[in-house]
Amino acid sequence: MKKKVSLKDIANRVGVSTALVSYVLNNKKEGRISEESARKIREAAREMNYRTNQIARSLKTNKTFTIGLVIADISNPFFSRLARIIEDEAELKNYTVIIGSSDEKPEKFCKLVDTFLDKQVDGLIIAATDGTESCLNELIENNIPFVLVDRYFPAIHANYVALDNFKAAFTATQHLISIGCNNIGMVTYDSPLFNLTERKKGFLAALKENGNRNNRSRLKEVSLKARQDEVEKAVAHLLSSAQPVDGLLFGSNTIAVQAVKYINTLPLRVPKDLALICFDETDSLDLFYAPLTYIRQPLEDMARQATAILLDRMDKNNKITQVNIEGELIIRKSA
Amino acid sequence: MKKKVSLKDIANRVGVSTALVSYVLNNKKEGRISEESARKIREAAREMNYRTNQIARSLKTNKTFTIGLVIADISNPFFSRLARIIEDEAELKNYTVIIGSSDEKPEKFCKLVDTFLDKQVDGLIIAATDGTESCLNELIENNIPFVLVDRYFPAIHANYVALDNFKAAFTATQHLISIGCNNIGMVTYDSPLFNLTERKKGFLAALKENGNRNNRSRLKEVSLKARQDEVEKAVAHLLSSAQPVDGLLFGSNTIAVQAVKYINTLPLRVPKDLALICFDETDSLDLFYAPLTYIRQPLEDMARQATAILLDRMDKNNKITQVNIEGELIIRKSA
DNA sequence: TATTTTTGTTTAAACGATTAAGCGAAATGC
DNA sequence: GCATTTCGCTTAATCGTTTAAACAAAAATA
Repeated sequence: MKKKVSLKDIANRVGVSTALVSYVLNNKKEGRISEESARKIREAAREMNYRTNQIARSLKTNKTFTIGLVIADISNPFFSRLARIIEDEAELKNYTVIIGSSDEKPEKFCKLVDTFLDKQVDGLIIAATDGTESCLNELIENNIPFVLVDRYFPAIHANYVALDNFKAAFTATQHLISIGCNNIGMVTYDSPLFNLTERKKGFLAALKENGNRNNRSRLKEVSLKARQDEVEKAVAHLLSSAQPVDGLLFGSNTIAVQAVKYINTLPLRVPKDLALICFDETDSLDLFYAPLTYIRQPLEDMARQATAILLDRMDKNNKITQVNIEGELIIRKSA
Repeated sequence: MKKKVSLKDIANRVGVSTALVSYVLNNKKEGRISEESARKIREAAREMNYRTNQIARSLKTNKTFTIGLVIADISNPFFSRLARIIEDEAELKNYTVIIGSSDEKPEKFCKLVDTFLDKQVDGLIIAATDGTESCLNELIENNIPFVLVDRYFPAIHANYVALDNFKAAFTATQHLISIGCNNIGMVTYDSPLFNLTERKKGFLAALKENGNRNNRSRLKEVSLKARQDEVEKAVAHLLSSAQPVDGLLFGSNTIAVQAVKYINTLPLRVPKDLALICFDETDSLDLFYAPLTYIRQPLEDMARQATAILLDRMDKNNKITQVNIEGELIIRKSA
């Protein structure tokens, strides 16, 4: 490896101290440095192709200009889009993002957070996982700047930016009712994560408001890492009861894709026989003959706000900011 | 911020030198340290919740255990999957991945590479962009370890792992011919990127081998950042010529999704009237009534090999490894 | 002219780790 | 019993920056 050029090398070549070189290249002490020296130093730096060693700088300044982003899985389109926007947003402020996938496993989550902290990230943006409360509390205790996105815990007093999931599910369910569905079911995750329980609550509340009884039996839960067959079973069950469902709300786009794949094989027409709505946009459902009506999460907005809150928190502010964003029901052919 | 615990703090508390603390916590000088001291140091470290400052360590050891991954766009499923596998692979070896999206812009690409180098990454995994040859050559000149994935330049002598695009396109086209297509077209990117030109060449070669003339006019190119209308126009043109196409090969999954959305609105049946094949798997096409036949790129394999080659290169090896991976034609309903 | 101020620069101490070299004391060899 | 080896630990330099403080020389002021 061609040895890297350091401040010292420039200093030696020009015949000045490293301090002066540092001042010049960082534009400090403006006006107190002779044109002559400044010129010579800049010239040498360019010629020698000097690049500052951020590691050394970070050690001294205690600032890495790096943000850690912890999500469930970067290969999930929801998170990869979020990541992309955060990346762009951070770049505007000269920050780099390091990303880690927790796979919804609390141990992996904590390990990632630790790794990121060891690397001295300036702050964290976190899509939490069930069972990570203690880890988050530790962050708070150690006064480490972070913002939760998408998922948060009501018991943890921290910055967050998340969808108003209750309202979104409520609205979606009401829409199904309004278009004439009489037996509405929901397939969602079996998880105590607050954003997911809120979706269930919103669904049930909308049904209740419309005098619907016997709600529980129409709410089917699948595991967080549900594969195709588990979702199929859930849908099949809802369709084969005494009063088969004529409307379905899916708790995530992943579930929706799996469910629609299955429904597509059945002698059912959407939305005539079965109306469908899901959470999150995803163009994988655009090619279905009845593109799905969905609840759009304003990702740009969420990512932008999360980044802004984090940067704000990092450089001074100690107040907690909690943002609930409204989803938007995008009505298409399926409901 | 609760002040962080350093080696010095532990040393002071236990009453030994920082050197000894370092040796103990890193398990160096095994057997040459008294059980007594070791125990006390480890205990103190645990109690004080010590975490090593990787920045400081990196400065001294000249190793960051960080890999820079430069791709076109993390929100593109192809890359996010690749990223995920690389992340997992790297983690096994205790490396962290920092990711940047170049948006196919050479300036952004170079800026990312520079940022990563300033952060002293140990190596780079790169999906290159047209116009970045000089940047790559600089890396070579400076002897910086890197591996190209997916895209590479035949003129640049560097490690790479990529699909054999010629062969893949050739096979796909032959398949279209074998199922009876007589007028085969291709919609792909207008880009001099080697992997993309290879796809065109493979397509044309297969046609030629089967005595097909007038090939060029059936090859439509769209810009790298083509939006819906551009793809629609290309498809429309191919369908409206004197001899309309009855078979289509798409140069990427993105193009395929856009094209199929359009084709879905036409009074055409796939594959009866028009057979379709695309590059890259993508479950967004699973819900189309005729799930697309596609060329599967073995992402796991590619990511794994790229990571392995990079790590190997990083810790000693100077030989160049170039891997051409064979795609697999996954035949489904569309062709 | 003597004193103060300004200017341009250097000195040197950090940041938090790693690690070669050194150094007494205890153990061993002959 | 003296020389040597081993043991357990410390000293101190170093990585490449930043930055407060010091300091000559020049300029301004009195």
